[in-house]
Amino acid sequence: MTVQKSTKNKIIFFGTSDFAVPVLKTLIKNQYEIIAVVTQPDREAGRGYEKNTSPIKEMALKYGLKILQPERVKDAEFIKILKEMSPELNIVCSYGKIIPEEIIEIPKHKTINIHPSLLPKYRGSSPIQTAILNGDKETGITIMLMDKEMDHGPIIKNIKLKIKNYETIICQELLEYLAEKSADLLIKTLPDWLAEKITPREQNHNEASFTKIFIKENGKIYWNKTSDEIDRQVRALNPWPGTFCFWHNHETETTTRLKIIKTELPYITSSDMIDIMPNKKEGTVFKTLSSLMAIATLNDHIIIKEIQPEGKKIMTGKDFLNGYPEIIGKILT
RNA sequence: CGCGGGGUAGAGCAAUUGGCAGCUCGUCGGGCUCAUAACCCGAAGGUUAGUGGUUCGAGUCCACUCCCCGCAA
Repeated sequence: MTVQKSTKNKIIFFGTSDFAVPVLKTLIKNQYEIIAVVTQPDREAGRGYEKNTSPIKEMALKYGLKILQPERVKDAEFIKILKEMSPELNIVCSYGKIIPEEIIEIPKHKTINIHPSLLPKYRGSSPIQTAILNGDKETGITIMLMDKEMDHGPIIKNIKLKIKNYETIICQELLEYLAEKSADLLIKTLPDWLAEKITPREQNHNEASFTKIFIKENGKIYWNKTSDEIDRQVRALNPWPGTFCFWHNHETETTTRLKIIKTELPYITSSDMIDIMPNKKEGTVFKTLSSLMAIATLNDHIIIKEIQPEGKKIMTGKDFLNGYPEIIGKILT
């Protein structure tokens, strides 16, 4: 076995989120020399405003890699540091910030980016969620040469992937799958790229589409949508930004926020035993014959597999109904 | 010191002014049934997160500690 380890492959890795972890890990295992890891600064976040470190930073710490956390990527001092390290290649993977052209051009082999979609489709920050939200049966991974526009550069290598179980897959599963495949594709592509055997080809910009940044409000469930739409919303938007609705209890005059963690379509659950009572108003909570929690939707109903009332832990819909039987027959908003 | 909810049987929840710790589900045993996630009968299962305090008496009131979670960011 010949191991390609040399100082010629000095790489700076830009990454922040979970998606980038398998990619960085594979680079390390394949003996690439990571001379620095650039990740977003620790943020005061969460309960009590404790400092949070990114998954990539944790990994860099574990492997003793040099860590850079610039507040501003365009900062002249930061760019100077990068130049002094004289990298041969920058790899960007869910870093979360726009990288200025000046940095892109530093390494001899430029800066490449891994994007979990078949570019030019689904440019932007949420290609994975969007694929699930749209019920796509296939997606892909693109490795591209970065330019100054978002996910716009020429394609180095891409791969089309079927989404198995596209009717039930959740965001986390698709993310993990694409992350593993991204790592594979990168490792296969990197030697050729570094040997300059690949000529990037321009994207067809006419076919470009863009994904939006999801905000909390996108997680609000409207029960006057179809079961299928709601199910896709729940599968796509958990854990972030999460999907939720409200239960207004008229007796106690309280409103409880309910996070809907996991749903299932009736036909998946094998609905022949299900209590199908027609004309239930959208949002009505009821119990199926097999004691599952269900909520009426525009066209039918949806099974609530997991739910989390505010201040409580995640529980099954069945447990929820055991503890809060008074909610049966009420309408959620 | 950002705001807030919570810890009671294996799970989810109750418990009035402090007064025998209950409900639904699950588990185990039995019955009914062609059959069942349905129904009937019965049983097991608790140091009420911990420490100290008030009291004739504390799940409940007071103080402190530990743990879990929602919002916001």
